Amino acid sequence: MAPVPKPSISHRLAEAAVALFDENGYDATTVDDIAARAGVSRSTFFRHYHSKEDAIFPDHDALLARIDTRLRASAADTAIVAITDAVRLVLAHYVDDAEVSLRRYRLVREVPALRDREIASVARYQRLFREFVGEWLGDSPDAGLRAELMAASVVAAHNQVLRGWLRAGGAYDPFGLLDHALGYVIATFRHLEQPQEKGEQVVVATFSRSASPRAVMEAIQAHLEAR
Amino acid sequence: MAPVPKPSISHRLAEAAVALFDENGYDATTVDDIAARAGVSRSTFFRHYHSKEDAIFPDHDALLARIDTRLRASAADTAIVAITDAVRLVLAHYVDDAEVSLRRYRLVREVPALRDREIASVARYQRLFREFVGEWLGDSPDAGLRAELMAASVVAAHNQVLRGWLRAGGAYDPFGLLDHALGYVIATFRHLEQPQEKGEQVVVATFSRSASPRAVMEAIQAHLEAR
DNA sequence: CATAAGTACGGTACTGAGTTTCGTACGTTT
DNA sequence: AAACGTACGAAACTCAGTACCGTACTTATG
Repeated sequence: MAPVPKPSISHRLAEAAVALFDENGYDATTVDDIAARAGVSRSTFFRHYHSKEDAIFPDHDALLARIDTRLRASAADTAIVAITDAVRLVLAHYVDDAEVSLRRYRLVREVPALRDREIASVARYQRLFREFVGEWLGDSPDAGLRAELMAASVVAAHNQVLRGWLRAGGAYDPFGLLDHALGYVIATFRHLEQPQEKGEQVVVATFSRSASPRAVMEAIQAHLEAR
Repeated sequence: MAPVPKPSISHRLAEAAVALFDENGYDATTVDDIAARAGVSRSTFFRHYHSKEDAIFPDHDALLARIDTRLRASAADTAIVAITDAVRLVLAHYVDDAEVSLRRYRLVREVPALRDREIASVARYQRLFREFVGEWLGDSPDAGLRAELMAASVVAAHNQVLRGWLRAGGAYDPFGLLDHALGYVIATFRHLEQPQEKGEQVVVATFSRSASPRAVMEAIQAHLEAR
């Protein structure tokens, strides 16, 4: 039988970093400590990670690339499906290795430098969504503003669901809540889409006494935007 | 007559920092350079600003405090007025000294470290709005999610207007655009407010043939949310 | 098989941000 | 006049991040 496949240096470094951050805290851990525990030199650390913070955010670039390709592959289906899929991809990335996500969450929550970095990387996701929505809306009036709003809302919805799941210790399946939250966003922005005139008609609407205003709104929206 | 009132050391440091950043770039400017131009020692720089980046973001804390007090002072008026006022406060803070804002914008745009810091501070504003909206919505269903979405949208609307104004070199008055953008946000979220049942009634709506779907929507919303 | 080329790592030295500590000058209080 | 607090300068230190060089180990190429 083959011996235990020796893990890559990157993995050893990441594990050493997380372990030391857990034991001694982020600030009290030097890059030398991480390299020493991983059994390599300080130079090697900086060849694999460009900064001390990078050791704990290893895969943001790869995820960004996956989001980008998913969004760009939205020729056939509708844009909303592409957005929903892309957001689900992000959440799945966290849920798939929950232990790592949870440990990182605890760390990020209490180290300001890591929190700021997390926020900055979230902004990069938001930028991807904004560009996609912007291209989708074309040059309709207020396209830039609407793209900005929609991207911010999509990302905020995802973060709300993710943070709740993290705070609960990853105890449940968050995809239902994500769909609910995204449904909120989509319903919110649906009536901002510029509907095209398609022959004029008189609309007369009647509703039962027990219909909630929100149900009324949704019914009306469905009618108004069915072309 | 009194001699020219000598500026405070903080001001001298900030001006020296901006000037040197403009001349030689951010990375090529050391804290020693800044302190030397301001005529003080390196120690004094770090007594006035906790980091090199701080020299260019001097007043975020003060503005945050003003936003907070404005939001908390919303007992009499409605929450939407408070939010609008608070956002206007932020925009005014940039517009009031346009030269500083423009110079900082050019710098922040091309220095990654500064961009990340800007994003992180924006997140602190968003947190204020989120907490306010959360308290406002109380424990209605999905209050947390709706607060997150609304705060993100409000901040995104402000940033969209501000960035457009900065890109244009501060050539116009952006408050009209801000009101328009905030109107978008408010209209977007109005039909998410949980309307309370106030006696049931039958609604019958008729509209002229020429009414645009959006006009129809707005009229319906006005009726649904008039209590 | 031998040599050249490419790659991955270790070691050293350096820059610069940020912290800590100590000394000192100046103004204020009692 | 003595005690005190405050603000600054100076120096030493830690550590992240970069640049450079030397060396082993592998892989193509003659």
